[in-house]
Amino acid sequence: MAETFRLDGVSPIDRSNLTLADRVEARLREQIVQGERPTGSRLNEVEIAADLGVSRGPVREALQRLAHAGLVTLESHRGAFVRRLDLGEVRELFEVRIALECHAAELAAERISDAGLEELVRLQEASMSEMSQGPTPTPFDHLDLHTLIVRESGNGRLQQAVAQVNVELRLPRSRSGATGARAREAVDEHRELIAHLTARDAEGARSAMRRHLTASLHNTMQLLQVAEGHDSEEGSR
Amino acid sequence: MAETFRLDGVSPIDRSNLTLADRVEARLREQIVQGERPTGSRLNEVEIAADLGVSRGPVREALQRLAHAGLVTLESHRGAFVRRLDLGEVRELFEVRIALECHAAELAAERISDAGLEELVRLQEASMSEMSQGPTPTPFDHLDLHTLIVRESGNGRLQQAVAQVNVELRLPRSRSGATGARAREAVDEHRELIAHLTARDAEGARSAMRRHLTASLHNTMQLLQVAEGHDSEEGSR
DNA sequence: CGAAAGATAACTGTTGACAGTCTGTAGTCG
DNA sequence: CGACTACAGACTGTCAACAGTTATCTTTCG
Repeated sequence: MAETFRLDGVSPIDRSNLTLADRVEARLREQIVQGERPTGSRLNEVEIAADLGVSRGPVREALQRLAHAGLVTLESHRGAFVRRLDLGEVRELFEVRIALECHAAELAAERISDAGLEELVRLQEASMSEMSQGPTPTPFDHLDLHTLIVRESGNGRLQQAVAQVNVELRLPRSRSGATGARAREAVDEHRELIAHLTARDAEGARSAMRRHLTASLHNTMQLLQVAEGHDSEEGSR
Repeated sequence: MAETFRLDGVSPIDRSNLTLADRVEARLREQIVQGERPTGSRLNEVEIAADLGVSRGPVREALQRLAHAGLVTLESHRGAFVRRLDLGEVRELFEVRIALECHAAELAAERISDAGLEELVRLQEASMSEMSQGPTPTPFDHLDLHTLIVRESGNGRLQQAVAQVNVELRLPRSRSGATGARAREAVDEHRELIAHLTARDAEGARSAMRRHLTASLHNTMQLLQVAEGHDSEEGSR
């Protein structure tokens, strides 16, 4: 996700080193996340190639990358499909997220900078004022706090792993309206988490994150269970 | 609901479904892990294609997959290279491994089957007898115990994530002779871990795994530090 | 003699065509 | 009338050639 930053003085600004495959990947990724390409739908290579005015080569490459990103499933000699996660897979993914973010919280408690702590508090206040004064259609702030904590773990690889898991989880979550009602509880849980981080209490931060994400998991599973019920009524397939 | 039942005796095991890209990937993966392809060396598409008697298409696909597996780095318009990990990256990867396996231990304590527990004990005894009676050139048993625990977490996705991290970590570890001296301590740590799992004590299993892997991390870092010293003497690149 | 500039070679990115596989449909036989 | 078979269409897997970029070597100038 994050572009590798090169400091070799060769190229001050990387020209459009973007390959065609890069652009096709970006476009498809956008279409999938936005819901433009429905879950489970087929991704026809020739159609996509014609659509974007390129040949099938770059399209195949893009599909391959999206498959590794977890947004697409590839079936040999059959084609590519927008990935559909069932409840069990969502749970498994969420548990991986818990594993990663709990450890990130632990590391962050030991390594977070003072600037990081300030930013954390600022985010907290922002979300609280938003909460009291109006509608909160922003699961983004929620994610940003988590993103910040993971970043302050000081482990780029961990950050990358979390990002990948979240890309996969974003898919079913965006379908089901996501949070909203739980936001109020989440703010409390965030407050506790921040307190432990400020105190640089690794074990406390871990368990706070654990409680927070476990609650979030249960909430998500409930929402999805309802959504899945609707799906089967509409009779997909 | 009334799906037509297909009994066409196609084939119980359709394994010629292997595409050329699959085979190229497997071959390259083997060469890289075995050290046949030195760390940092270039992977020339045309050379590989000619070598295996295929065209560049499947080779590109294989390289792409290996890049996502972390064994290869791709540089735009420059080529593919066998990945070289520095100490910092190894540490980061290992921390991810810790995050994943600690959570796996926690889950396994809650979910492990009786058969799993028996197998665990069997592994433990096997490694103890090996230890007392001769040389122990087998870090494989060591890994197998971890593999078993992760499997008993009941989370396929977690299992997959651990496997991927270990593929990446195997690379620098195989270079440095790996464990050996630490095997004795490891056995003790394993015993403690198994005790917690048997007692179905999730928190205990987690912290035991945490201690075990942290010790392993420090050991690995020390070994690599020595190995890296040798490398720079030989002056590669 | 060393360094910048230009030409040349090697390699990756991309393309369009060909071949093999799978899916769905029409036809045939019991 | 139902099930098996043969066929046709569509699509993916693979290939060989072309185009653009990067690296290397030679040449030339200070």
